[in-house]
Amino acid sequence: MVGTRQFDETAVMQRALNVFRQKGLAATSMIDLAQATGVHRGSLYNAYGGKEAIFLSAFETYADDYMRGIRTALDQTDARAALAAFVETVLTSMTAGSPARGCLSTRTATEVDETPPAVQDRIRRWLDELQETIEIGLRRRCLADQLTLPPEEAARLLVTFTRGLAVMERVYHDEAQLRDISASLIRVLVRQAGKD
Amino acid sequence: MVGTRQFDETAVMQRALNVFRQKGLAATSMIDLAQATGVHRGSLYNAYGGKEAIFLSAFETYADDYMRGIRTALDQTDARAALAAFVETVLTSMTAGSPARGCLSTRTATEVDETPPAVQDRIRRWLDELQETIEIGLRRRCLADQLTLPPEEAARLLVTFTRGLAVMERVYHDEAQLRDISASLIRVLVRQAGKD
DNA sequence: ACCATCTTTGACTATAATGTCAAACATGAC
DNA sequence: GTCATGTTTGACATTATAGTCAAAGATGGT
Repeated sequence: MVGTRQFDETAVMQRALNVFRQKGLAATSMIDLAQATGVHRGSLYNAYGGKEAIFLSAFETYADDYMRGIRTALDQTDARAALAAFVETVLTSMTAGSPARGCLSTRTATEVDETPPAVQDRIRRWLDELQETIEIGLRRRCLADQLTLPPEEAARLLVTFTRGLAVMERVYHDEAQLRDISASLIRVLVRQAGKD
Repeated sequence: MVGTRQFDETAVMQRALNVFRQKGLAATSMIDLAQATGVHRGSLYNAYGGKEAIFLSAFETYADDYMRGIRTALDQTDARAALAAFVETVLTSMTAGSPARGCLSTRTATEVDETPPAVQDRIRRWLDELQETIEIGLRRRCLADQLTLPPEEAARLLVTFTRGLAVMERVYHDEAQLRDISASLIRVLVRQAGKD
């Protein structure tokens, strides 16, 4: 290459991701991104084309990290522990940073009307993948036997529930509360020892 | 009164509410509201002061209707039926209209960063009230005995879960799917006849 | 019929963001 | 060292929205 890009693309994506997490896709302007990354607006247009492309690119990083965390958390033989670790991963992801970053996918999902179709699709595929990942984790015999719902239903319920957690986080900013609510769900999802 | 307002305030609020439900608070401009209501932008500024005040005013209508629906739904003696009616009310509220209007409070909640403090407070109080309403409904002995969780925990879980439903609605626009997920939750929340 | 009072209207200023572009600038390949 | 190539930069035209205001318009009370 002769005309070489002057900035670190990975660092730019990381910073862009932070902006998107805090402000959401719709409320983020190219000016915001330029300020946060230190890269001139014109350069960002030149390199990526626009906000949507930057978002989609940054989202890949986010999605990969998230899914890896989920897989690791669920990789246990005790259902209660696996679900607790799962919830912990989700909570950590959304309460990290100050102010807390919130959940990017949930934030973007509710903005769906101002969101370009490509982004809508990406979010949908991400949620599909999340459910699939959870379902695979729960389907292992050692876990499935301990659950009060079939793995597929449990996975779908957990996806929906964690989206709700993300909303509650935005409103109350109370991590302990989120943990309590999650504990309630886990309680009814795991078969009581000594019962049944 | 001498200088009389020329427009029907109730109708204006209703239309404004529809706009807010479809676009969200942040993405709605005074121009949008003027177009939707047929009232000149200047008149809206004169009458209400601005977008925030219009939102808060319109939200009261929304909140009242919503809470009334919830109370009615929960007023039954069979837990499964009460929860099913509750979920049905929530789902109907968010899937009505075409395109589906979504859930105003959830939408607004996730926009929290661009939202003025007064609106944040209102949303928080609304969620508090929602939980309280559900809890009161569930605490009646005839229902509480059938539940696998104490009324308070069940109420909190239902609030969070229904926020999650609102997110899922935005992404998939699949009412049947939402019903299925809800059925799963209800199953684990209601004590099985013949068990325990 | 008149007037005081509030409302309506259209125009105006200011701000913010978009997307584009030509000129200046680096730099790896030769 | 030169140069072709892609990058950076600042400027530009455009569009959208906010918020204000003075003049014109209604209307109920007297």
